[in-house]
Amino acid sequence: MLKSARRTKPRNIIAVTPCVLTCSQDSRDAPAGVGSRRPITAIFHNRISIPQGAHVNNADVAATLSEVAALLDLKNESGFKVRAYYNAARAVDGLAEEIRDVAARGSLKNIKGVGSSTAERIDELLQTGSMKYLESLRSEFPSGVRDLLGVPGVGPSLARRVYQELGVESVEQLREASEDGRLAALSGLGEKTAQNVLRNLSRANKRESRISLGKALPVVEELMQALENKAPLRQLTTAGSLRRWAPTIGDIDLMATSVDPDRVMEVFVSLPQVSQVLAHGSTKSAILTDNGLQVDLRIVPDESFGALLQHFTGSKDHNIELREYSLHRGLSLNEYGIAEVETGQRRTFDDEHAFYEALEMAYIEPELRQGAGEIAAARARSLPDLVTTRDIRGDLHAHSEWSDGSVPIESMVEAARARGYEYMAITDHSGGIGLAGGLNPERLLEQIGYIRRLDASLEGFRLLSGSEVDIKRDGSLDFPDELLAQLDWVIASVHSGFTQTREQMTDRIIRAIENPHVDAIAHPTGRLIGRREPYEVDLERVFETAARTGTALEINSFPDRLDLVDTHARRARELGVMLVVNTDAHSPLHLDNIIYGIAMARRAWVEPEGVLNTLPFSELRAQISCVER
DNA sequence: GCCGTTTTCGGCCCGACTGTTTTCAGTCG
Ligand SMILES: Nc1nc2c(ncn2[C@H]2C[C@H](O)[C@@H](COP(=O)(O)OP(=O)(O)OP(=O)(O)O)O2)c(=O)[nH]1
Ligand SMILES: [Mg+2]
Ligand SMILES: [Mg+2]
Ligand SMILES: [Zn+2]
Repeated sequence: MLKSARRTKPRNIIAVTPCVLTCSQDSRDAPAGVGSRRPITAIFHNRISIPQGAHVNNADVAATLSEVAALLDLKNESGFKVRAYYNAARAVDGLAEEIRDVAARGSLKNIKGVGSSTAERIDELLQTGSMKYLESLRSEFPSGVRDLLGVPGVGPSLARRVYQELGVESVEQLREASEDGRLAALSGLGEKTAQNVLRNLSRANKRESRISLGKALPVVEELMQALENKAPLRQLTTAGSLRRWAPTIGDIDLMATSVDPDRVMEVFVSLPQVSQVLAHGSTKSAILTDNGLQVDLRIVPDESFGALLQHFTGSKDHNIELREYSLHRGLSLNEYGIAEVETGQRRTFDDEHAFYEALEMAYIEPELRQGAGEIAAARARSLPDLVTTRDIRGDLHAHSEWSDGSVPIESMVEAARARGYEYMAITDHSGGIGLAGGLNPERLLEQIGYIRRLDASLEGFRLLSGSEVDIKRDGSLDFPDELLAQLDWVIASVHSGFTQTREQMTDRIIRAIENPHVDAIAHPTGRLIGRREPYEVDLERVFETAARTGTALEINSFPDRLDLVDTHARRARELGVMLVVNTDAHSPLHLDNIIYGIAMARRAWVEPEGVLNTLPFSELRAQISCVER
């Protein structure tokens, strides 16, 4: 019998629930989050230059297109053309496949947002390592001028004017011009604009201003609680990337209804954690917290709550696609409701489901709203039946104090049972990598015996003896096959040598996958959000091998891993790979992180059938050949 | 520059807030 440990979700969100994210969840119980990819904006500030003969990856191409867009914008080119380049950049950035593989097939134009012109330029970039069009645009502006766009509040118009009229060629010179009054003296500008620029300089060109969902949540919770205590709210909930369960979020988006919106806004901008008020209106305000996070708050009348939920949850791509589609059918959408263009007749929506229904499509879960085919699927009523945390029957990646976990195996078992799981695998580290407390073969044998005895004593729960065995640089494993053969469950993962070449790393992981004792690969790309880029690896080959050998690939639920990320997990499923959603728990509390892993799976369109640990134990056993008891 | 369940040309989401504006442009979400 299976019972989820998740809290039920509140219907009308009057009080802030203990788990902020339950608020952001819809009828389904599960949550979800934007790809492992580096945010484009963070990249293009660093003038990218690709070394001769180096591998041009998707992020490089996206950054190049994004820089082209920025320079066209500076040049005052058509906004539509600018948007087209930004769109192409985002499309490439969100691609699950390697762009060079796509190019090799001649399929660049099949990418939505990439046409023949951009396709040619991408081809050129891939083949020569540079793009003449970009080079020529660059030659029109000193490189520092583009950096001006990275100052909040400075757009293409202001950047162009200070460059052309004041000769400002860098952020530093912009500061000087703002301080000495030259900027304020420009026609149509004034002292307030100069002061605003000066205030915003410290936030200019932040390398990595996005934070992981896990880091944001405590702040969100605190803010919602504070608002809830002090302001006359009727409804309060999260929106934006938070509600879509994006792996990283750029800001905190909150929305509310109230009998007294002005009062709520007053309270909001006066909260003790506010370090700067960015905007203060009656339906929309924005602040900066003392730890540098931006928080947006929107308020609409109750009757428009559903429409605002739709609008403010985004994503931007999803909204634009939905609005363009609707417009073709004579309907204009905004955050208050739906209007018939012909008659001007408006209809408000207090319910988000009704909003999508009015557009004659199925309700789209927030995790799917990425502009990645969900609208077409909703129209065709063919959206996936997404996996939820309720479907998860066990955790197959967990540590104990035998290696670097913090508690005895028994405590992990207790926590897993408390969640309603019917099985768990203890997968302590192998010892060869000098990891704190990694097990040597003798210790592992000892642990296997210990786990067998413990397992035999458990009613209605199966404890599997496993290992997280290190994949060495040559692709061999840290334990001999005879030892691995005694385990119920083996996951293999990379913990060192991250800088190997792409070919080496790919061969290394593929060799591990082909070992018949290996059941799954943990955190397959090794990225740590905000700290370490994924290692170079040909995932397409990894996926093909995993599918062929029946080896599962993990979605690791740790908030700073989330690896595989959504786009990759989706691609893996397309190629027939079985996924396993694990927490990699090092303590009982970590088991709760499953919500993040499930979120990633949902963002990847994954159904329960695609996740190994949704299987009841009887079926799981058949797949992984573990011992009878 | 991209794109096509009435289109291969003529459209391209829509609104809030700010500042300096006498009627709106710029920036952002
Ligand atoms: N229709 C429309 N909606 C937008 C636009 N920009 C933003 N939105 C909506 C959808 C977004 O999810 C929501 C919040 O905006 P944000 O800039 O905070 O984006 P989001 O939260 O999705 O990502 P983030 O993690 O904050 O970068 O507002 C836009 O240009 N058009
Ligand atoms: Mg946001
Ligand atoms: Mg926002
Ligand atoms: Zn682990």
